[in-house]
Amino acid sequence: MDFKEIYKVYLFFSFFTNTFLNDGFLGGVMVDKVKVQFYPLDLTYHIINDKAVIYLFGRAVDGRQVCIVDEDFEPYFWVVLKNEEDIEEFVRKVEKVKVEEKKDVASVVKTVVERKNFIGEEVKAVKVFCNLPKSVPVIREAIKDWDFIRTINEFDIPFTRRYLIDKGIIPLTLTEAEVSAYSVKSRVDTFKAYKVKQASEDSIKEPRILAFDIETYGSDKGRIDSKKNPILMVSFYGENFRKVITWKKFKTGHDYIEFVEGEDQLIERFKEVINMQKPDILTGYFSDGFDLPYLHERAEKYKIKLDIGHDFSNINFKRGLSEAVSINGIAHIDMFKFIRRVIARRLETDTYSLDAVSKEILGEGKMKVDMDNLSDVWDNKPEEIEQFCEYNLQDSLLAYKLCVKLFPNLEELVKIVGLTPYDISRMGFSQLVEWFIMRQTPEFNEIAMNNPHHDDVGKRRMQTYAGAFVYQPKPGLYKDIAVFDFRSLYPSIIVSHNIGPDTLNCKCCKDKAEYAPTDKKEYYFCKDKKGFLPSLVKEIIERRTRIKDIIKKSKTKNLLLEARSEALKVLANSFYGYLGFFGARWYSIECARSVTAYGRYYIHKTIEKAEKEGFKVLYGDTDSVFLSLDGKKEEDGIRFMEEINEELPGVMELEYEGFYPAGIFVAAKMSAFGAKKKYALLAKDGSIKVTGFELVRRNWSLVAKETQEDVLKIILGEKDNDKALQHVQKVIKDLRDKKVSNEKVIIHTQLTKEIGDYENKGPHVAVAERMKGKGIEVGAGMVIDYIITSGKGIIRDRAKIPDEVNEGDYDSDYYINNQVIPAIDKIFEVLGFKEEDLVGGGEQSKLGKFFK
DNA sequence: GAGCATCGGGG
DNA sequence: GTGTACGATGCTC
Repeated sequence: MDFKEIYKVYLFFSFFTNTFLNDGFLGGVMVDKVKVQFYPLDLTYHIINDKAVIYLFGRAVDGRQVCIVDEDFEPYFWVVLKNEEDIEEFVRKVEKVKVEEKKDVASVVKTVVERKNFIGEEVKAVKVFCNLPKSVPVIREAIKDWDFIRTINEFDIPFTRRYLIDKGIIPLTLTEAEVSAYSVKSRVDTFKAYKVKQASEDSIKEPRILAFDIETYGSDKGRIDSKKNPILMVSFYGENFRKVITWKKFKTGHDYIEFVEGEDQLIERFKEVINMQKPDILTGYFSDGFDLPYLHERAEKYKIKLDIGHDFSNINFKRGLSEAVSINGIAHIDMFKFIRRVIARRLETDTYSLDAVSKEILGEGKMKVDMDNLSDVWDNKPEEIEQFCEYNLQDSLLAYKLCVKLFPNLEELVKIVGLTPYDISRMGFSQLVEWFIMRQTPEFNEIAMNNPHHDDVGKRRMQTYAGAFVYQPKPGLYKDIAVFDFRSLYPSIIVSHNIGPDTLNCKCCKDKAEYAPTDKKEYYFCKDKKGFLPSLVKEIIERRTRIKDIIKKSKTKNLLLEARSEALKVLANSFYGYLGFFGARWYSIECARSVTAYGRYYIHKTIEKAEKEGFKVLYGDTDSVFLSLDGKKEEDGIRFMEEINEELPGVMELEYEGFYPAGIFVAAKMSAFGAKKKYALLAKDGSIKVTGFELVRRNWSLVAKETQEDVLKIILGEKDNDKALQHVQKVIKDLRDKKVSNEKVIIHTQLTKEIGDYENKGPHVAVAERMKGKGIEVGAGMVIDYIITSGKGIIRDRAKIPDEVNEGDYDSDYYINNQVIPAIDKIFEVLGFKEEDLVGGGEQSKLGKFFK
């Protein structure tokens, strides 16, 4: 054991003197409870003396990192009985429940009876407290089949989240605790708390952000293997701090490069740097999925503990389809996850590589270095390593800048939803909505609804419903397009029509029911009592309106307010999808159906009116209408919009999105939730706005990818359809004539498991088998490159290793039909071109149908 | 057409 | 840890 274990006992007087609000002095006598104010960042709990104790970590107002230990919180769940007369008997019985498993005992500690709201009904509910958090599901399981129970709820709320909600503590927001001395093994100053509560709306000023990134050996082999390949360097970037640590020495003028003896020393230094820098936020790009798992694997090899938690705990791995890594006390934010889940909609880029994302958000990309050379340089040319250190540092710098720039957005979501930055940064919209609702349950005295059982999820998935209305555009190019949008269409419908599970088909309004315009007219919503969810949506909309007013009035740009407005908008817009999401607690397909029915109703009304007034309707989708001015002026369009708005109820509003001199519309594929948007517009400033074209994935060949890009550029930028057509014809002809180099027809596909484990063999598996036969080592994680060669038989038998394929010996038809044409067919379809036009007249053969 | 597999990000 | 992904698309059978 060569690391220092620090046991700290604090002397209060010295610590508090100039730090805290202090009402502890009474008549010159010091009482030993004092107040500490801090911004919570993260929390965990430990079992101490058979009791769950909360550890709340944060940055105190004086800049120190602190840990507040709160013993005053117990796990519980809710029970609602069929008959309220049975409560006494139930309470007597449940308080005796004990479940013994091995050494552990799960027991009921006490019960409390309270009046609560449950799906629009007032009920007497029993709050059942358990000895430990993990006892909650055990006790629930033991009693769930008891006869007098109608429902058991809130038995699966993680203990730390329950704590934040019930205590009304919002991370990153000024919190005050009454504390006294506490002695515990900790990296930060720790206190025992008596009272913990939110002190004000104040937010943490400037959290200490530290970004890191690693580079590993073996990047040229197309395989990431943390068991074999060492970490070569690790970089850090923070405010006034930059460092690259590596273990091969070379001459360098960079003072930020530090040399250590080997990979094990690198890992030790990694830990030391974090402990010394004391970040509030540790960030990386894909650090959940790459850097931290890789570090963990390498650390295990040397039996090094990655015990960087404030409580000396190891970093925690949540394994599963998506990995996540948490560090007790430090908010670990994987910028990739946050950007892809929350920011993505606002971005133009289709790929979320660090380079693409940074270029768009920061206007600065990665350093251009040929990473294929890293291993070779490392082994043979140490004098050239420096450039890779620069590259490594740049990656940390980008992650740092992304985190700083997007922190306001994360912070606002944290403050609205009320969970830790770690949790919030990993949530998708449905989760954000759900936990926002959960956070509001105490104020509305609501019992939360339950997550669906596995069987229910299956049933819910089967249920479909009519989606949005789509006015299908006629394929082609159009001039002078005015675009209108309903502002927050679905949220405004939910509020205006009081749509929620607890107002659905209520008994009180049966006689005066106003049915939602679904086909069967079977759903109506309460006219008298505001529903729980519509009340929440209304509050969100009103809050946002207030904030937008402030933004409009203020002359300076306020990033925080803009982020808050954006967060509220995103949240409101997600409620509808949440109601129809199979995994939702407050799932209600009836509500979701009603929302879309009203949506269709209003867009139909708008289209009818537009046509009546002589506009040509080009396209409409969900909440937007594209009109061709058809000789009319832009002002006429705006007047039309104002007329519509006079007729709309309540908060609903049609807005003017913009004017476009030209646009191309693409027939869209239908799905359960309506048609996908697919169009490209030319804006007044000459820029091209593309919506809905498929992502180019790595298992597309270069020839397909390049052709798609070129065609869009030519049609939209140069407005020369024939030139675009000629371009595709040339690519197809080149493929036929084998003039396209093999390099451009290579397809890359990753092996996700060992080749023996495949039941269905894709082409890459067949190739991998053949590689193995040749003595090349293959395994899970490796990316297989292959070319589909000409010949007969199924695709996988014709997939070959690129080295084995003679130049031009690829299957032209495959690349034309399965790669190039799918990449551009929809574009040409809307221009009215036919397959023959693309492939060249007369040469019809085995080509698949162009129009599908 | 059902069902299985893979994509993403990272080096 | 009182929990965990997701939505789209291509290939095989």
